[in-house]
Amino acid sequence: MQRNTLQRKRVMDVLTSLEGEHPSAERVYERVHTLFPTVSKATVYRILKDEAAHGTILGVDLPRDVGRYDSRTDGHYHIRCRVCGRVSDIERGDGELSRMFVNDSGFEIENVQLSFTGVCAECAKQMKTASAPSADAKKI
Amino acid sequence: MQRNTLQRKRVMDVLTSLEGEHPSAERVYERVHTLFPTVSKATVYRILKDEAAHGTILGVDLPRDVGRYDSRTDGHYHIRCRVCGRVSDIERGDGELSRMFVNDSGFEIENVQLSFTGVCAECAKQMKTASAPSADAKKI
DNA sequence: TTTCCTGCAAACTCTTTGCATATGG
DNA sequence: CCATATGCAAAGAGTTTGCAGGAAA
Repeated sequence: MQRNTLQRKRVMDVLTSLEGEHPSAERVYERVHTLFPTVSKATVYRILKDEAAHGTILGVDLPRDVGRYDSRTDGHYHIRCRVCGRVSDIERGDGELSRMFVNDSGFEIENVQLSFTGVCAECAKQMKTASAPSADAKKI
Repeated sequence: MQRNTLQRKRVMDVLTSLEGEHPSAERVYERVHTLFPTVSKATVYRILKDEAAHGTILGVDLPRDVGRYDSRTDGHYHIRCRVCGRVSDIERGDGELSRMFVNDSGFEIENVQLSFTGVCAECAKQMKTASAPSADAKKI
């Protein structure tokens, strides 16, 4: 069983405080390290990976993007704006997709990742008014 | 306009010959390089990326996996076995998913990635008969 | 006490890039 | 010609790992 260390608590607390932001491990590390400078990057990576493996948090893997984590573990999907990089939630019932697609494939489904990429309403608007695109598609 | 080089033709030919395998850039490079040892890795990566950007081939991004490419460009999705690593096709009508999920999100959808991870029938069977799992989840 | 965790830095994987040279249109 | 593509090697991002010391149970 995993141990109840101070580092683990801090990482989990920061992840919870960032609910809805879908932070990368790097981003979680930044915040943890700002609050508690002794906590190392490797530890943050290890804890996040470990918790995701245990299902206590959700690992969010979007195409061509860094790994992200989400304190929400209920069934939902994600959408990312190519321009601003923000990741939003899409609500949907658990198991619905696997039932739709693969109920006769013989696979034992363990994980479903559905992600959309596009341009969000705000960025689309901004790209129309300003001539130059915001080009601010940073990893948050 | 992109130039009609020998390297480009070779890379595209190899990708076509590997249809259904969903090879990584590395895998394509291996084959190209075996057939034509002068072709460099950077060129293979560049050509594949370029063709995918032009939509002439499909870039396949599965969670926590290397980038893959597919000579099929019609609407379909993918499923990967966690054990053997093989990627299979799932057929589905174009645009169906975006219509289902995000028709009121305000997003302009540019890309949909849906992927399932699990254990394929063969591997599940093998894991039941043999006591030790095959542990052969190599990148093909 | 003993097993697991942490910090550090180095290693690793996959992919991209800078630059000099070569080549297609 | 000359803009674009190539080969090479080196850099880069993101993540993982080996190891020695430290802390939970």
